[in-house]
Amino acid sequence: MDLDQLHTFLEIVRLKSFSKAAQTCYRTQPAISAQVRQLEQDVNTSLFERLGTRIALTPAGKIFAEYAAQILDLRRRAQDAINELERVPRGELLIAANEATCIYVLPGVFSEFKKQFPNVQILVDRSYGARVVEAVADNLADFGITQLPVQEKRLQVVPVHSDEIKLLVPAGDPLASRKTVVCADLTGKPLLLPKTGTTRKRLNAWLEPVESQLQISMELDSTEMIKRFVMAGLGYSFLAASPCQEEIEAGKLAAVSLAPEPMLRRLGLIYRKDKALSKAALGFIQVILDLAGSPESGRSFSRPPRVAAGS
Amino acid sequence: MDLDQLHTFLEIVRLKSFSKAAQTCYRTQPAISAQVRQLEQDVNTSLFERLGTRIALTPAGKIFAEYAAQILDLRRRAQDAINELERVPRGELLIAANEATCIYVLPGVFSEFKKQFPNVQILVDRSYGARVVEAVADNLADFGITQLPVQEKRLQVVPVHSDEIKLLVPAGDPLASRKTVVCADLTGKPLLLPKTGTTRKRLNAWLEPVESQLQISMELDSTEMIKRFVMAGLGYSFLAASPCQEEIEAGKLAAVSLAPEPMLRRLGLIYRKDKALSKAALGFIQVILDLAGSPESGRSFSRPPRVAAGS
DNA sequence: CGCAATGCATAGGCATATCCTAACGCGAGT
DNA sequence: ACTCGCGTTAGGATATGCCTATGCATTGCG
Repeated sequence: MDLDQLHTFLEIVRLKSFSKAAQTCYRTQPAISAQVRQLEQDVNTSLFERLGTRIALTPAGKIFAEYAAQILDLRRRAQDAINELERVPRGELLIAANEATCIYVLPGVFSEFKKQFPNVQILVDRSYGARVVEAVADNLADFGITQLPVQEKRLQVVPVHSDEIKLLVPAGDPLASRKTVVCADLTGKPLLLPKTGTTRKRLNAWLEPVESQLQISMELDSTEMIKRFVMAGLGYSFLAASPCQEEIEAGKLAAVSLAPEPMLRRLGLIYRKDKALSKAALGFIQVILDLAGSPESGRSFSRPPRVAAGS
Repeated sequence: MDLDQLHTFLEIVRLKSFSKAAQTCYRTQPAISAQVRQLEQDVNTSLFERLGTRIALTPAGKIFAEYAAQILDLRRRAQDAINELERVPRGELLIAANEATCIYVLPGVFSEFKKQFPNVQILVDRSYGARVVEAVADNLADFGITQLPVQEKRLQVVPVHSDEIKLLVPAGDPLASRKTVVCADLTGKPLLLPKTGTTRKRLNAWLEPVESQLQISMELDSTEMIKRFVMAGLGYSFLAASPCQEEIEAGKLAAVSLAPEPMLRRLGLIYRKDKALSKAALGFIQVILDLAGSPESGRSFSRPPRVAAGS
């Protein structure tokens, strides 16, 4: 059964004539007859009474006309809803991100995004770096925000944020006044290191020269815990600068750049190259890029996202 | 847009796979791809994201799936309603009939019919003999009940009722005791005749031999008025016997057969030969035939109605 | 009362659509 | 790296749908 047949049927009902309906349907009259015949076969009932020159609806035809009108109305509303989706995005956007991003990056992004797209619901999948990439690659999440580099070739990567991982020392510590520290400065000192993840690997590499002389007193998972432990004087740690901005300005913590090379931490927005980006998705990318340039967030990248072309 | 495409679409959504849907839709998998492509063209939006081996609904696809399900549901319910129409008739039946039939025949028929078909609404078009035939011929009414004979060749005629037109005289009148009367008996007597109609024509023919000596004191339209006028002693009239049964038995009126031939009045149910008879319509015919055989209604015809074959 | 006009049905021819088989490309699992 | 699963593309056979022309019945008018 074709919706076109239903439209023809209703035109016949409206105009009470096959041949008049033929005109409004831009068909010839035999075509209309054929459509009706087909429709009557589909419902296995005659819908019209052919009374010589005149026609009239059968009881079944009357009933069917009501349903046909409803069906066509639904189809119109479906199209309207889809068109509206282009104009005023709606639906959900599932973002996968690690904890630090969730706490220090996403809130600002979300509040701005909600202003522009009040009808789009944002869902956050808070997990760890590796799982973020996996979730996006498996299309379990629409976007991910994770530490670069990401080597998945199916994923589009948009750098959005960059800050520096520094040594975190309690306020008033001797190291607090230093411009930079090298790994040798930390031998024998109690260290609080993240348990896993990219940052831990990079720290391991940086500390490698003095590895045997290190005193790793704790391995922690939570950014927030690390900050508090350092403030409590339990040891030294390493963290991205921006999440600690507040405490540093308040004089509770100090952050010292690592030497010989500052250890930069680059965050990227990732999504599948083959994903069709909705208006809402494009808006999300834009909002992230705009906010990545805000002063508190360190250096930002302004390269615009490239919507992936086919294949 | 074809409903089959919608069904395919929903099967894909349900099974999350083109090839699995191909099996449940009894098609090959390329055919499914083609249907989806067509559907996507129709709504001018991609409905699925093709992610290598996996597929997922786009936001537009999610929305469209809801509408598609509703549309298919409506189509199912439309079919159910039509099927139900066969089992439990519903709708309207428009009956055209003259006044006498309306008052003395239809009430009994309707009450019986309503018992069998409570969901069928009966509408009555009360008019005159000629207009009854016309209304049925023009399909303005589904059925007509009128005096036979009817000469319209497009109409199917089913005799349902027969009674005798008799002379109506006040109770106590000298003529009341007669077995029969001839036209000569009425010369000079005040007559109340129906204004128009078949009966009037037949009476004119019967009275023709003594036409010049007649005293037609009134011409009336209403059966009920005629009865009351005769009871009031205003004159003589002629009426079918059955509507007066009550008054005759109560001794308020007397009815005398006409001579030399009793004047029979045959009522028939008429309907267009090319009309498709619904279950309700067939039921109506049956009820009329059954009740026509009831004792109060005089002789009945038991010939079953023949559903007209095509042309 | 007959003749032209109207309106739906039917038949034949043609264009387009739809489906199937076969082969390709891509990602995933081993 | 190789193979399997899955959706896509390509090409040919079949169906479906539309149009022109014609037929048949009813209607309206002269």
